[in-house]
Amino acid sequence: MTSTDTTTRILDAAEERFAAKGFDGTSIREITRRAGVNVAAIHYHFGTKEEVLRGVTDRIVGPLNQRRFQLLAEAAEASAPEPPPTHAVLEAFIRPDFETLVMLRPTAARFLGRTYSDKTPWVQEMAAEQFSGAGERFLPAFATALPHLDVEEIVWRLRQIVVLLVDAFATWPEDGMSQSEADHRLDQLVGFAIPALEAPRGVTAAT
Amino acid sequence: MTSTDTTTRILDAAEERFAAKGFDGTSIREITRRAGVNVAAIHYHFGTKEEVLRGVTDRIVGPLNQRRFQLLAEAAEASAPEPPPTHAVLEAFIRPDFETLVMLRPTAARFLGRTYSDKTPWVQEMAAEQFSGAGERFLPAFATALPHLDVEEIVWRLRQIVVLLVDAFATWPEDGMSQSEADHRLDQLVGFAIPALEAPRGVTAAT
DNA sequence: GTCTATAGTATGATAGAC
DNA sequence: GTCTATCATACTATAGAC
Repeated sequence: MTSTDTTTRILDAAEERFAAKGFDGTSIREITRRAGVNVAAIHYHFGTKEEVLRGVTDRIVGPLNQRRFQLLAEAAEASAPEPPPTHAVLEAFIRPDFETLVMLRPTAARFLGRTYSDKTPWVQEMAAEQFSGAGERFLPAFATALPHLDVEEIVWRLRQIVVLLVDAFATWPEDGMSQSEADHRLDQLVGFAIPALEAPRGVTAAT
Repeated sequence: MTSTDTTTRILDAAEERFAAKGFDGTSIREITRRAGVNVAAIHYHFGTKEEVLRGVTDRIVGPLNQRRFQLLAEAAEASAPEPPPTHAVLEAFIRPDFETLVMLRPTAARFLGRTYSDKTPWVQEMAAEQFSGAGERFLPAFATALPHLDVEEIVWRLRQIVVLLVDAFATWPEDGMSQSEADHRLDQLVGFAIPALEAPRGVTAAT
């Protein structure tokens, strides 16, 4: 159990430091200092600084995506035999972040926001890998709800929404938010995103 | 003229490095190496690495905002005596980035995207300062075009659009884009943003 | 204005005792 | 599994000759 505790303490400290100063802005020594462990411990348990980032991310994203799939299934059930409408699919996609991260673990939200908006190629690839699972399950649902758009356009529009979601988390207040404030933010985001998602195809033909 | 050339070479090199690897990811020596100048030169001309970032940013943003104001005035003239509609105001805001940066200087676009999406507090403050001038001029125009929304909501929605604009630049292809591709992207963004901007006020009351 | 040289410090990573 | 000690390297910044 001692080893597991050290791993967890490193992950907790890294999550907080990466959330506050980003990957490049955080040194391994800052993490070990905060975790109360030795510099060598982090290399023993993770090998490199990059693996620490992966560790923190995996710990957060796994449960999140599971919850997304659950809500999507519930939405499909609720609207059966009709397919779920856009707003139901979008809420299934977005809500887990708000309920899981924002209410319970604002630091995890800030970490995700900062990490997913990191422009370093290997970080973006990691983020893309983790989103791809959710994307593959949600894309057909959106395609059904938005029959006037081709897949390429839907993918682009969903990406815009993910960008906004990520930005919201990256700028989330350090000390979290009240339930009513968070609800307002979710409504505000959904209210903004739905008409944008459902907008008719633009004038320009695809290239 | 020699001194000015050095300054310009430093700014050019810094713009490219910051665009490619961000502020934290770029070292002063990388910049000087690329500029073909000495390490000490950068301190002589700028003092600190932060001042170099400010220098690069100022050089880009100043002309951009001027062009924005010009287009806003033209839009007001074109629709007189009616105030300009949402899409005209939005285009005046967004178009300068596309025509000036994206077509002529893709590196500057990537730099702006990466810098404005940087989460370091003093960088965000710098970006906010530079946007505030444009914000103050455009906000009344948007408020007139969107009478069903209060100012707080308009500010929030405009911020979302800026976030998308910044992301588009941060992920802009290194070697630029053809005119028709860029036009498509602009139309796509405007087509997405207009219905989102014009959407009715959400259900939740403001907190 | 531009250079060399270097101060002073921090970094990621590892070797080896316990 | 955890420690100390340290390697090898990078960094920002400055002092001082030219």
